[in-house]
Amino acid sequence: MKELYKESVNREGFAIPYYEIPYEKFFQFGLSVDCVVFGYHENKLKVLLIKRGAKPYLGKWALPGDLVYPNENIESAANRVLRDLTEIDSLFLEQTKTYGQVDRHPAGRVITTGFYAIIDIAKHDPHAAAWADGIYWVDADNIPQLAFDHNQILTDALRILREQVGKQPVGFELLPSKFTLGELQALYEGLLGVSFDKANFRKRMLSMDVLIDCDEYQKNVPHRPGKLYSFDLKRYSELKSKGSNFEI
Amino acid sequence: MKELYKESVNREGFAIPYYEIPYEKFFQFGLSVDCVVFGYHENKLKVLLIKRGAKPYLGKWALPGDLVYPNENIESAANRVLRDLTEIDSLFLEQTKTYGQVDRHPAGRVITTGFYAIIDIAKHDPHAAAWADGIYWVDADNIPQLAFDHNQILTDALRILREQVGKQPVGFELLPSKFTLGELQALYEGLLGVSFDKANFRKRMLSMDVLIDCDEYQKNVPHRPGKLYSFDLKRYSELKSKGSNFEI
DNA sequence: CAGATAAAGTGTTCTGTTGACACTTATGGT
DNA sequence: ACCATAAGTGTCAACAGAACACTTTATCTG
Repeated sequence: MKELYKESVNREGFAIPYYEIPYEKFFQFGLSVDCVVFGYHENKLKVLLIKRGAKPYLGKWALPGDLVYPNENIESAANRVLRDLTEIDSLFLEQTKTYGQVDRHPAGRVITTGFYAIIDIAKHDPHAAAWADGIYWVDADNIPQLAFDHNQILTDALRILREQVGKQPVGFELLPSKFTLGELQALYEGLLGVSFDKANFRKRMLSMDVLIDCDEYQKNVPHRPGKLYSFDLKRYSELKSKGSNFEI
Repeated sequence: MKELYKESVNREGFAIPYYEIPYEKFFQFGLSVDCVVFGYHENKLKVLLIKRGAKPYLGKWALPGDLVYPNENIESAANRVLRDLTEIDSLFLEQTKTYGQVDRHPAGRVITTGFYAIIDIAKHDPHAAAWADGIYWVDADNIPQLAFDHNQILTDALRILREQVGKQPVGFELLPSKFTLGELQALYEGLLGVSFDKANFRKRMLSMDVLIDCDEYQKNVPHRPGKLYSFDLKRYSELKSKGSNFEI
């Protein structure tokens, strides 16, 4: 084996695989990114889907995604896809998993890296990018059949979102900068699909010491107005670096 | 943009990117896997490193890894690398992250997907595969400088291991099939770098109801022999599917 | 204006978990 | 016989979490 290996370097001395497959074949992979963009509206979690405008899976539902350019970093590509759709750079854009089944793409060997992002639906009106025929918000608990292995990618992203949402202040992205504790509670209930006791939820949130009391109240609501808070990112970072862990 | 796109399909009608870069350039990526293999010995967490036998980074420390074959799934490639080194199929081989900085490999655009595995050092004596000049167990808290971005990959894997170890019964892989609660505690302390109260640790472990009492005891130890337990994978799966969560 | 409605916001009790710690037990070594 | 070492147990106080009842403050409706 060792001997075999020593013959298996190319002319510049770089290691190449030692089976009888031409060197070039190892450099014919395509790489794409697929973004699972979560939004939140009326107590419901939504996902941004497109209608494909080209083969394969022409006209089918799919996650927004694109091939990575030869001189482009993966994260940059994911940001580009998101920016093409929403014209914003999301604060949360995290890698989920990478999918590379040999037969996942009919046009060749295409690896895809999944990302998930969270945006505030009210703030951004997404529009179809060049590579899509249409773009729609779809309920996260009612996803149609998607192209490629996108159902798997979406399912994984949803699981990862739910795992993270309790441990990182992910959710605050989905709220206006000033919000009531009731809105915050509804958000978490929507994301996690559970319900909390109001009194206990407030106590926990306020005791974590990452909310700034804005000393303002809601207006024009047909009930007692709630006090407005904002998220103290600086304080959160301080606590995080000191090792305290944020847990819902 | 839309118009531009509609011209941007190749002769079979597949979507191709719409910038002025030849189609072929999008399919010149290489894909590799890098495995962070954890082992545990004498209360210390170890990582399996190789000495590279070819350029680039000839003679430097690196993670074991290899290019993925054109007709090989990513997970299969990771399993192959591990099997080449240890002659076993690890029960735990999980994806961590994918790394694709444009300039991470001097020989071209190579994407790499990280994996982490856990094996029992006592059971498997690793040997250098064809693509390595040597293979060594190195203390996880004293890692030398590694080739490529392997230090980053290792750091991420270690963080992910520590996150998972409290939530999945990962650690049992590292112990003999029958073990004492003291050994289990030492393992978790080694992995997580903390120490637990003995009484409380036992209570928690036994209350989780995933340990089988073997009704046997240690032999030839210079102190009171501990009772032996084994991990009840079946019971664990049952509990998991019922939604109860295993937490250290 | 009176009452209904809706959600904000508070206080109290009960219970189970967690951490700290002291103690007893069993084995081999000297 | 005694020591060292680690196994294994019991208790108690403090805290965190769930459950629930209650008060407060706004708009809406007649």
